[in-house]
Amino acid sequence: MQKSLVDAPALGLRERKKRARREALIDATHRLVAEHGLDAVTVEAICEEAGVSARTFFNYFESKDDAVLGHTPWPLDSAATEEFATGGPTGHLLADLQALVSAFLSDPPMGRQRLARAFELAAQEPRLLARHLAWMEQHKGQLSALVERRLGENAPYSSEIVGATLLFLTHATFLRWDAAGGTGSADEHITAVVTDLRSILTD
Amino acid sequence: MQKSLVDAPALGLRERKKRARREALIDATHRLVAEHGLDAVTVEAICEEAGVSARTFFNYFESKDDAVLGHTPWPLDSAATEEFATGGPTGHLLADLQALVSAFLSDPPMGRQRLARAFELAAQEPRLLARHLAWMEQHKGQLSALVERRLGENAPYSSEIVGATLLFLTHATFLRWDAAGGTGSADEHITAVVTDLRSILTD
DNA sequence: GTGCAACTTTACACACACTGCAATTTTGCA
DNA sequence: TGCAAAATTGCAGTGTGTGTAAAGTTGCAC
Repeated sequence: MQKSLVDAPALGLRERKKRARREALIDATHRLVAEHGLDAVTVEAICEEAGVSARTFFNYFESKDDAVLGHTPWPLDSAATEEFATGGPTGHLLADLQALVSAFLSDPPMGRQRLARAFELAAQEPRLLARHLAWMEQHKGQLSALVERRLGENAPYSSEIVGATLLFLTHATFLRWDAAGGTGSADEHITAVVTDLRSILTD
Repeated sequence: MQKSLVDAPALGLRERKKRARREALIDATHRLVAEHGLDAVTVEAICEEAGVSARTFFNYFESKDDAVLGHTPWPLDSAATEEFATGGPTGHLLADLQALVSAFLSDPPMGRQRLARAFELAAQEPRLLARHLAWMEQHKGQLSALVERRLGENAPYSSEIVGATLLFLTHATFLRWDAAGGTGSADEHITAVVTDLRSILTD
């Protein structure tokens, strides 16, 4: 087998097995939580469903909640990220913030299918939404650094608040997308959110 | 003893003892966490410090983290809240949102001193910030309902997003206040946040 | 394919958070 | 003083999450 046929990453067996197991654990968690509710499902039950030892579960996820959300350490290294940091794609801050959020939401780290199920469950379990928010908050530092790179030293506003805004836009867009039953494009929703927000603030 | 002398709440002994114990628990938690870090402090240790049984601790707080943050079920029934819902104080949505946030931040449910210490600790322990965020998220529904009451049926934007914005403003103001070392008025900080945000969005 | 080094899974033991329950003590009030 | 409501407490139990060391897999060189 060739190392890299066309553009496939050509991951080794080890890496592929790891991903498969990770997804199997997420799927098992989704099945059980959808049926019985978050609190009624134990990690032990999930592991039985997935045919894995309980200790292994915690090699993949820090907590039960993380398994539902499929939270993975987020590298934040996509092409869109780089483009934003260097002033693209349009050079207009707001438009580029929108593009960044849209790019992230369109290319989730675990597939749309699983992401949709995760959000469906999160909508019913406040704790999960909170955990998701916390996860995003963890990355605020990275986002702020990104914004700082773009704006440079003489920024008109603090990179902190731009980073926080980025996070807020992502979250609000998520919520709107979910409220719409998971239909529509990310672009469409984020545009609507920005419009609303702007009109509230300039009212 | 008269029921209500002048304007004092005239709480019974029972209620006063309860508050004192609650504050004693918060203070004990702050002391220990400041010294040893959140994870190194057990509930048992906190209770020993406060001279209370471990079971009692959980009669006061849902979790260890809540004791640090002093989270109390938030009634959301202040005069400012009522005024906002009925269209006041200025009739201008944005200005009134600011007034509401400011009123909340100026009259914290546990005293500025303790609030400041709680935030100092939260800044060093990401988990606490996350929990705080989660707590705010829990109240988003109440806020949305409040906004709905004010805007009525023919609202120009969804009460959901106004509620989320309210939460975001509160959080961002908190952060800015903390970044300033806890100095300055709530009004001052929220105004700055709104100005930044507006300029980002209309850029 | 043999063998070795690196990585993964697993079992076991353990600390700790948190809950339900029933007994006990404290408080408010007549 | 006595009684009812409320608060505190001990205790037993469930479940999450971690450290550790042994056992099993995989990648790779020879």
